[in-house]
Amino acid sequence: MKKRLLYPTVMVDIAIFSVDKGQLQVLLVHRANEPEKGLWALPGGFLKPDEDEDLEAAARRVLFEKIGVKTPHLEAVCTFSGRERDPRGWSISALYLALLPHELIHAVVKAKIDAVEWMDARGHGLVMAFDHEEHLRRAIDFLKDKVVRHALPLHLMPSHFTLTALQRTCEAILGEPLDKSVFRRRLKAAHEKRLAQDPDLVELVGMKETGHQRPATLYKARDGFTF
Amino acid sequence: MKKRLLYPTVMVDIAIFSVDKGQLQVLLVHRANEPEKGLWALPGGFLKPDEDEDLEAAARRVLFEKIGVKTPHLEAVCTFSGRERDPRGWSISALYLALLPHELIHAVVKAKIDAVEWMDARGHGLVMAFDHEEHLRRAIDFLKDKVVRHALPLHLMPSHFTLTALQRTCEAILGEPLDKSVFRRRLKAAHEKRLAQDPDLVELVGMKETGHQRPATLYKARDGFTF
DNA sequence: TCCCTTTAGTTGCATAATGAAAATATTTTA
DNA sequence: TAAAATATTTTCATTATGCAACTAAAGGGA
Repeated sequence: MKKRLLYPTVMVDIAIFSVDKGQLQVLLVHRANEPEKGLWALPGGFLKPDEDEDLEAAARRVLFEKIGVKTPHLEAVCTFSGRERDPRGWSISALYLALLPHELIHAVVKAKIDAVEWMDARGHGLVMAFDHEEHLRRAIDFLKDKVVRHALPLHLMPSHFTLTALQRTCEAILGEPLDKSVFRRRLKAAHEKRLAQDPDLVELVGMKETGHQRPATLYKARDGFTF
Repeated sequence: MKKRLLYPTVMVDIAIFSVDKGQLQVLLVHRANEPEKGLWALPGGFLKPDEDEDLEAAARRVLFEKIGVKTPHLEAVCTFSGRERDPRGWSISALYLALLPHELIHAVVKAKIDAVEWMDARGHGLVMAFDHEEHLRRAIDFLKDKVVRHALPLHLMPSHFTLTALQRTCEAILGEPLDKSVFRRRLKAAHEKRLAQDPDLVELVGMKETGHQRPATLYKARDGFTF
């Protein structure tokens, strides 16, 4: 007779992205233990109800334990569930999206047991553990969707950035080139709309870049300017 | 000393919508038992891992047990979690969106214990149990979002419907009037785009309505035409 | 110094989408 | 037969889009 299940296993998995050299990168963990030993997976861990206030807190804890990063930005994507998705039995996985600013790409701690590696978020061509290929696909879609809706991926940018750099980051996320003039027109329009509503909490024009050719204007996001 | 928690309680809650008399309606349950006795809540229930294949199956089961409806359309919205959201302790609630076609509005079974009622999804002015006010808000946003992205709420329509009726349903979801000509132009454009891709799986023009004034053309969704 | 190259940022223009209102079309009812 | 009601299309001024060309501001080499 089948064992009667009372509780599912609950875990969080995190798709943490960065953009480097015009490519969208995701951090993957090489699994050193069973199950799915030897495959690459999104960093994840089990919920600890006595430690974690909620699932987002669990994601934050796991991220810190695994790669030593206190993420500035974390967002729920969706959850996966079922009897078959993990060989250990009925489980729920809450998937979170994390964004790492460009400055911190090299700050991720190599875990003791598992190898951790930045990979091209699209064509890395790896077979992934569990249902993590679908996790990754959903996380990328989620991120693309935000950019399509004109949400700026500020959490991926350094604190001061040029409009061209911002455009390159959007392009890396969308996987396709954008038109310069359209990009800037839309930014200006959105900026003016915000200014009309709240004349304070908007991006701030900054100084000039020190550069090789014509220097670009540097921008920074105002405190409280959300993604 | 605090009891050490190993597992959270896992439940599903369902925001099931219909549109009647130009208003977006949601089905609420009047709680007859503690906790939150006497308050109105979204229909919900506990996950049964030995019965349910996954969370969506749990939602389907709960929906059938509580109101006797086998929903044609069910979709995950998001999940809520934490130590405090349910007075019984650490819990996870997976929120599902369900859509009931207009014909079945009156087919919902009145549960034995709990009173079940269609309420105006917006201004019903009720204090709801647990964090269900936020659940409802998120479910409405999710639904609005689909319509804004030009997904047709076909699952709320009867099998044959006029374009005006479809527009009224969209308006009920969005909570604002739409322009007649824009609505139809966009439908036509989307239809032609689909026709170009797959000349079969598209809506089908039907016969004429038998009506009071000028009869409107009746449309029906082709099999396999998804929301 | 004077071009040339490179990247930043703007402008012009043909085409398409939008929103509001007016014009037509097809019924039933008075 | 005219009026009322609803369906469906058209018109048109305004705005957004995509693309390409243009101007601007540096550095570097002759």
